[in-house]
Amino acid sequence: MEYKKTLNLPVTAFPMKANLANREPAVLETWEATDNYGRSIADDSRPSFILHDGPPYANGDIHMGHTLNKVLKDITVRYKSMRGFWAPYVPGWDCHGQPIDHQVEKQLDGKEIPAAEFRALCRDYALRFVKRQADEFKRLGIRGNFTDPYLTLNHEYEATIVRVFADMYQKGLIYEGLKPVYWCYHDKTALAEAEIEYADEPSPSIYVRFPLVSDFAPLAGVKKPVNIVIWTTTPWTLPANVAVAVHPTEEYAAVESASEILIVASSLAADVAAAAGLAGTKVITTFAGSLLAGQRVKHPILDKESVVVTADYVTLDTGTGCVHIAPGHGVEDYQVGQENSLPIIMPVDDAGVFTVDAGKWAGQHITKANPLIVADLKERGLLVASGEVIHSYPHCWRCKNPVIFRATRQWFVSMEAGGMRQKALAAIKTVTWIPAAGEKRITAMVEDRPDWCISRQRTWGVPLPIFYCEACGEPIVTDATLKAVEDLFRSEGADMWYVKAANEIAPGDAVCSHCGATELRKGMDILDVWFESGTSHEAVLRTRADQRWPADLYLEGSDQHRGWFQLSLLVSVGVGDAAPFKSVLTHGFTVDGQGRKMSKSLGNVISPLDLIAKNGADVLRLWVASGDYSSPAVAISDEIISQVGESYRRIRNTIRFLLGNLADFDPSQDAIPYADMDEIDQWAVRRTASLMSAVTAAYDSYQFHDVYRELYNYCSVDMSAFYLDVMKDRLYTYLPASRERRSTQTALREILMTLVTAMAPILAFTAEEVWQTLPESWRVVDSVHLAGMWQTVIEESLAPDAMLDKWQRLIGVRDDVLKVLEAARNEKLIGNALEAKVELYASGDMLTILEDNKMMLPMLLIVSQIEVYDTVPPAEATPAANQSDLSIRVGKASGEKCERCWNYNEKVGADTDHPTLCPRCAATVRQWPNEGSE
RNA sequence: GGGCCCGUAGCUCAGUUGGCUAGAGCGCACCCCUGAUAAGGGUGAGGUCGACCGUUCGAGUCGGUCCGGGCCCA
Repeated sequence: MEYKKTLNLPVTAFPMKANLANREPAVLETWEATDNYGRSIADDSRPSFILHDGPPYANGDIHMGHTLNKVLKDITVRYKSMRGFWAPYVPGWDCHGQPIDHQVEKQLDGKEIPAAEFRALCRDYALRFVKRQADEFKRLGIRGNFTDPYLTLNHEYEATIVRVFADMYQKGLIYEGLKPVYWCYHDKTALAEAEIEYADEPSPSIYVRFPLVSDFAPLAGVKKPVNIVIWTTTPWTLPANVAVAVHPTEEYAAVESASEILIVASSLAADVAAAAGLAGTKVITTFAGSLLAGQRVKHPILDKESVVVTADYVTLDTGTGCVHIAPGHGVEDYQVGQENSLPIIMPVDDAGVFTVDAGKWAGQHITKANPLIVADLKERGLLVASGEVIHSYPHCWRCKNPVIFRATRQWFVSMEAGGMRQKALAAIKTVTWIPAAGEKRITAMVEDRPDWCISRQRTWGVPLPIFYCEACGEPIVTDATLKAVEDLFRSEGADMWYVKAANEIAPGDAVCSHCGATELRKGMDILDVWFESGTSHEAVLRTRADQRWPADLYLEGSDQHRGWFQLSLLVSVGVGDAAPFKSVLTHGFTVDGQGRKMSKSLGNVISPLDLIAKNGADVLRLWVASGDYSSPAVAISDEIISQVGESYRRIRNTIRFLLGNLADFDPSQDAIPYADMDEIDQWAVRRTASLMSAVTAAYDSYQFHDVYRELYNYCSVDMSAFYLDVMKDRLYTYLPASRERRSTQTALREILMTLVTAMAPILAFTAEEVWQTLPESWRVVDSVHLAGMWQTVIEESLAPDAMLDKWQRLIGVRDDVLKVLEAARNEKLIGNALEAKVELYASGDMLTILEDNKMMLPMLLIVSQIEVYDTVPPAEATPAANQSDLSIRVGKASGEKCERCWNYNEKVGADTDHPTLCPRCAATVRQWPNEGSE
């Protein structure tokens, strides 16, 4: 027992149990106190790497999606910084918009207050959540400029939005037009998607004749009148009709009855005939819908004609396959209208009352008009059939009345003016999309997208900088008015729009170019929040001293192909013809263990805050790194987290072992030059260098799960199960300052320093904790997370490849010997491998390698004795499972067990001073620094 | 319903230009150790590569259809 004192057992203050939930906050405090972020970007002469943060919405606590996104960003930025880049990270928040507007409105519970006061409440709400989310992000280990993040409600930001609007307006990219929106005629307001509630509602269901007035070739010579039949549940939209749409490739039929020819989709002909109570009809001919395109039909209400067009969205599950198109009253109708250059007729006013454009129905409320229109159609012989259906219909969330689609004046960014679409498509090609499929996706979206509607009828946002003539209603937008608004936004913020009068804001000489009047009023629309965030490259990258334009990287969820990536691109192309990013990386969405999306109703929501409290942020960060974020669905579950927790512990314990065995090592005194190290230690260093190359390549290509796998397999397979296990005897039993032990310690230190750097971008907290545990003299600076900390070694400069090959074979032999040892263990021949003697029967190449490395073999196999024979193996020997020319036999080691090193040796007891020790240990003990003189 | 993408052992991932009995680690089972100890070591059992149909001498790897899932539209 006394001999235990003459061993170099591991000593370290680095605890095995991480207790991250408690330890991490302390690390955070240190970072704050020492301005870790500030120091990481102190040297801006370094080459820059700009990751531009996509602003999350300032609402609610952070969820798994934020976690995945922000940790990926943080890993990237930390790596780039260590690698030697000037890599600032300025987090941002999207502060305006409908969700906050909605929340505040709800809290007011119907109470009306002035807009300026309302906006103050929204502002407080947004800032409260910015603070909250910032704290949560910081707790995740996200490093960045949290003292001065970018907020879309900052005055400077708001001014930039106006500047960008002005620039695009002056280039003719922005125009005012009509577009259908949800409209509540009770509250006389436009509604957002989120303000709609669906409820069942009875509606009339009518089939209406549209008499064909042009010559239709397939029916040439037919004498009876020809009518295209449509089906609708909103008779009141008929006055706004401008067209009938059919599907281009589906088959349509001309159905003959006693008095007429009806045109409907073939597959629906029987249903229509049944609804109309027609018997004995017969199909005269059929044709593709596209043949009908361009035909003219008589308008059912007004004295004019409508045209037949084709549209892919037309379905044949209900109705007639012929759809009445009123671009002012439906989104699809609107799109069909755009595609076919149809006019937008809007004969309904704010209150839901028909205007003069509705002809004889003028002055009638649309709900009252419905039955009257049906009766009128019937009277004029245009009604084929009528009934009633009950279907899900949108209602106003506030007054619960049914809403309608109604075209209103809105502002748009044109996709065609200035070649916007083509420029955007060209810009897409200049960007590196990761994964590559992103390019295809965003390209398709930009090719298809309609003009961008940028106006919203809400209060919480940045107002469109537009005045209207009080006298004639004409919009007034000039260079001078735009500049005036921009300047005032910069000095006072957008709130001033709701406080000052129009003529106080606009320059004094502003006049209406249409009628010459000077009385102005302010437009009360605000900008789409996507216009705000899409402007961030101007408001942040070009404006701030700690940023550069363009960004090297945008990194967001794949939904942003339609959102932030695309709209940033449109703004950037509008303002300056180029993409604001050099590369764009997208990740998937977090889902549960079964691959389903997380939702409250499924009850499968996992909160990062809970996980941090339970496991610590580093385990979450390791989870982010361990998965393949490019998959459309990134899974998280208790099982996955517990697995990641296991790997975390493995890495942590490997480091702890390294630290423990380096306690008495002073590199300046004790390090051994590489060339003088023992071969196995050289191997370990070389293996470590190759780990670093692999890890570096993986970080460079954003393949963080490769980093994870490399790191983990290295710790587990190469270190824990092999090198460290094998070196224990040497580390523990050799004289502390022996050349052999110092050789190994030199390698261990190299391994430790490499590991802590390689893992730092991912395991930010733990790497720092390790760093703080290191002796002062080992580190140049007080934090591992500073610029330029990354080091790589040219592997080949260390040891030749031939050496690696040799070790590869020796490890192969080791694996096969272990199998045979295990068999011996199962037969109770041995317990601990040190009780074994291994006989190796080899020939050829194998024999040479074994003979050449004979002295290392006991250490390598962790057995007491090895014999190498060039003879024919005895029958009891087992052929090596994976090696040729090798058979293995395991027997009991000869001699006695040395009390100190536990190896079996025939000469135990030879030294009378130390009768229980082997000669090697006896000699060592004799020289032991403290005990030897005993 | 449309567009893009994903689907390899219980889990996380590898599988090069299609070519030997499909790999790793974890987990699991069993064993060893008790000088990394709420640690460490070893052995082993797990897969019809989502399904089906094709192309090919040969397909996890190419093509088609379907199923399941994610994102975006409708």
